[in-house]
Amino acid sequence: MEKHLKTKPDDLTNADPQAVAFLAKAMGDENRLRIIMVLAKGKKPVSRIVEEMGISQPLASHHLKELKRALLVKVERSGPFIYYELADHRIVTILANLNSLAAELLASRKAF
Amino acid sequence: MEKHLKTKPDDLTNADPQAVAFLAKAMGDENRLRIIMVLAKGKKPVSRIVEEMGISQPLASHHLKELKRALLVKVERSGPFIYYELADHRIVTILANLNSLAAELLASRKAF
DNA sequence: TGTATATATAAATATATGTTTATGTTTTAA
DNA sequence: TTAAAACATAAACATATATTTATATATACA
Repeated sequence: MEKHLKTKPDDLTNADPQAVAFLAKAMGDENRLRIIMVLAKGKKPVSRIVEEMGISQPLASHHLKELKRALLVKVERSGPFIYYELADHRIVTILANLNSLAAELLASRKAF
Repeated sequence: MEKHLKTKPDDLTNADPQAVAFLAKAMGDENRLRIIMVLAKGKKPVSRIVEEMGISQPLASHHLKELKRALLVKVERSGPFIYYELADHRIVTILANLNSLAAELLASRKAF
């Protein structure tokens, strides 16, 4: 049987650092992360994201554009509203794991 | 029984966006990611990281400092060598998952 | 003690990124 | 067809970050 390139659950050997860095960078902003947290609860129009987060509408639009560029969200128009939703539920799983890790790393030391 | 704050494997509701963003940002650079990939294979001195990656020594030092600031690596001196190693193996697991996700997101579209 | 090796730090620079303010575009409905 | 609502875009600015080049520090060893 031929060797293939499927990466094992725990192996980084054949990872694509450029692709991973691109995704990580997109998640590496507090406002974008909060948008993801809001969208983790379901598809929403920009106005509701703005409302729930308490940021300006252009700032929300800017970060939504970044998230879209990173393929992390899907966009859909319905009348005057533009709905955003997470592109994949694994985004939530991965970030939940990252949150656990952060909590434990922080527990060891005092602060970042 | 009292409610506690332990976050479920898949829930982002009580995540700390600042902490998560801080970790994600630390992983959101291609060179730092490549350092992590190198360290995933074991503890190594700076000179070996430099050698395996083909980057300058000051650049490696700079990024190692960032990784240390993010608590992602542990540092240990032995003679003239300074060894770096990953602070937690879950870093590898999380990044492997992120890599799988990136691969699938990219498979759907053409490019980032 | 002096020299070479391993690594860190500093200075300088370029580029990228986040935020605000102002304005444009699309849709709906009167 | 005009006005209002929802959203995007652009301009301007400030700040952060990556990289290179030069230099400092620390350890080992002759």
